[in-house]
Amino acid sequence: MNDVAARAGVSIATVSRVVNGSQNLSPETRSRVLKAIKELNYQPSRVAKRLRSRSISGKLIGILIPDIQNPFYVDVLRGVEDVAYMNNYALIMCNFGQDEKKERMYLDILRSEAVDGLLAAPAREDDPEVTRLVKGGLPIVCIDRGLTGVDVDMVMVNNRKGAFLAVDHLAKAGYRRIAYLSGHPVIPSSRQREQGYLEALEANGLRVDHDLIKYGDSKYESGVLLCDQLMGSPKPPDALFTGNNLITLGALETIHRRGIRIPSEVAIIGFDDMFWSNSLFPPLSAVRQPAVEIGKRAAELLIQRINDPKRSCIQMILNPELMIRKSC
Amino acid sequence: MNDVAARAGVSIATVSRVVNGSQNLSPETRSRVLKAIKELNYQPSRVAKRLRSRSISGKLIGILIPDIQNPFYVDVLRGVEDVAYMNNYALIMCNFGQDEKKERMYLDILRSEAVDGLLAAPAREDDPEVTRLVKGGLPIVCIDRGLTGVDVDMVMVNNRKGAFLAVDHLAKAGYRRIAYLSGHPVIPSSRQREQGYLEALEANGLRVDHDLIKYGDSKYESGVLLCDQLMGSPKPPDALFTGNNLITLGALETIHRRGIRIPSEVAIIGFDDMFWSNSLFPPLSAVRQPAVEIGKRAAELLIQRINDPKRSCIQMILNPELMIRKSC
DNA sequence: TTGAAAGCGCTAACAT
DNA sequence: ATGTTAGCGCTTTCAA
Repeated sequence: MNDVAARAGVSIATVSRVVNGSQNLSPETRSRVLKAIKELNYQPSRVAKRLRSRSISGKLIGILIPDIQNPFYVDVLRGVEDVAYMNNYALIMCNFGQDEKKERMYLDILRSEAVDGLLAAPAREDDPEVTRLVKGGLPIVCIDRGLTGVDVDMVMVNNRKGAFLAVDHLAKAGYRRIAYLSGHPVIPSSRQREQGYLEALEANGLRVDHDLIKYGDSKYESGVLLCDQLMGSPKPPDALFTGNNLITLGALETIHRRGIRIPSEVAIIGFDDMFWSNSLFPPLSAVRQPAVEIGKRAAELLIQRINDPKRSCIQMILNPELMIRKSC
Repeated sequence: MNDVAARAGVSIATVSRVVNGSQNLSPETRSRVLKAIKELNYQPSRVAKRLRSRSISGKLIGILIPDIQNPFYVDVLRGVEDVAYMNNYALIMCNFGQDEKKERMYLDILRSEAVDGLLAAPAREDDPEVTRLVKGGLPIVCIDRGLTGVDVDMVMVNNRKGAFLAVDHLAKAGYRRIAYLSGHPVIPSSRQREQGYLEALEANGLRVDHDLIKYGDSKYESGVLLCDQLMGSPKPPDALFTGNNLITLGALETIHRRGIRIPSEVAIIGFDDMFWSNSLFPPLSAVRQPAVEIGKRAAELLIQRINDPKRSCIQMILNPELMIRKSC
């Protein structure tokens, strides 16, 4: 910056003004500075900028992801990355794998890096760490899960409705013993999806069989295991509603290993679609969350909030969409 | 920091010493400072630290990824994230989607953020931007692809060998018309895999049929398309060797849509394994790259280099592994 | 319209 | 063993 100033024959303050597009500048000075910047290939330091003033945006945001292994979150990430990039924000990625200790460490790092804001899918709805940050005034928008007790921007899909749609479809198609392979029950969306499942059963006059509801930890292996228990039981289900991407995939492994036919022997519909659902056999029916859009919206909301911290909170509930293919 | 110093009745320099674990400190002072730190919930600013001295590590690295949509890279990312976290590094994620303009912008941002080092899978082997950074002394390790003309740390899999293994297996199993669905030919690994494919053909006395080699852009759609061309041709192949994850998935979509049976009507083996290969039907045979390990090794190498910039470069070639399941 | 100068939070000589 | 101080590269009053 000093070099640029020297070369253009101005002070560093003027260089700063040019870089930040201040109005009160003679066009002549501006172009001289611009020229010097080009010649010296000068690139302002975001670090110094960030240090200097918390008031102005340092163009850095963090994203706290529960499990990067889950294709849903990589889609969200794609959406976020897209608008972050469009707005010249850099992105610090924190994958905490449902580990609260790791989450806490990442939160410390983020604070220490003085991020302008944070996109988060908190471990639990009453997550004390994230809540504290919200209260502390850090711009945050929650993805896929809310936060009780504080007002916060939020974007998620209508989980209850999505589950209802799926299970209702199953019921209408004639399936009677519909199982729910749930993700970890502390995760709000797991419970909301169970809610929708129950409502759809009820709406179709189906009795709830608690042996058909299985709880896991939202991971691939739990899908493998839960499905195995279900299909190995004396009275196996005739249809499966799987609680997320990973569970679906795990269940599919078990189904193929056992040589069970889809949908004639067991139907399956998953929560979360994947761009390669057609590569599965048979092509998988699923409740599609607009994951990329969720990411984009969340990032937009966050950037808005960074620029206007006073704006009142908004909750964005996106609609899920039923993608019926061949598995049910 | 001032507050901590005041509370502990010492200077900020002493606080700094405590934080950074300097030796010359009376245990008593140290514990007093530690106490104050705890009480005030003080967290040092990485930003200030990074600004202050480029010499000491600011604990921040960047990763430049060609396509986060590709499961291979998310595995690499997992590996990287894992060791970054273990070493208390934050990670800036840059997904450039094979777009050189975007790559350049991200590189600028990374420079501007004063990252300590960079993990990169450059767009091309002769990538001028990355090359310039290497020459400029920024610690860099290349993933999955090298860089011509400069000495640089590198970790990748033996692509030629992996392809050879796969195609050799196909040939030995009796397949005669083996097609190669290539990724983008500017990507070095695409060419190396083609090399291995050709060698395996030759080793098994199979003639090369150039109609069986198709070039795409490494994306899902190209898999769909290329496979469609192949299977719709008058003399379709009896086996497919697909150049990456995404192409495999795309090809699978076409195969299922056309109602073609695997492996009786066409066999398929993919480059890149996925953790859910067993969820496909039939379970997919594949050349497994140890993607998570690639990420870990690369991150380790990078951190080493950050701590010792003089260390001579090392190229790490990991071995691929044939995972034979049911698709060939 | 421009410049001078005071920091942002930290580290690293250099003193003591 | 500890304190003082000069910056790192920038923004932002306050003056001119």
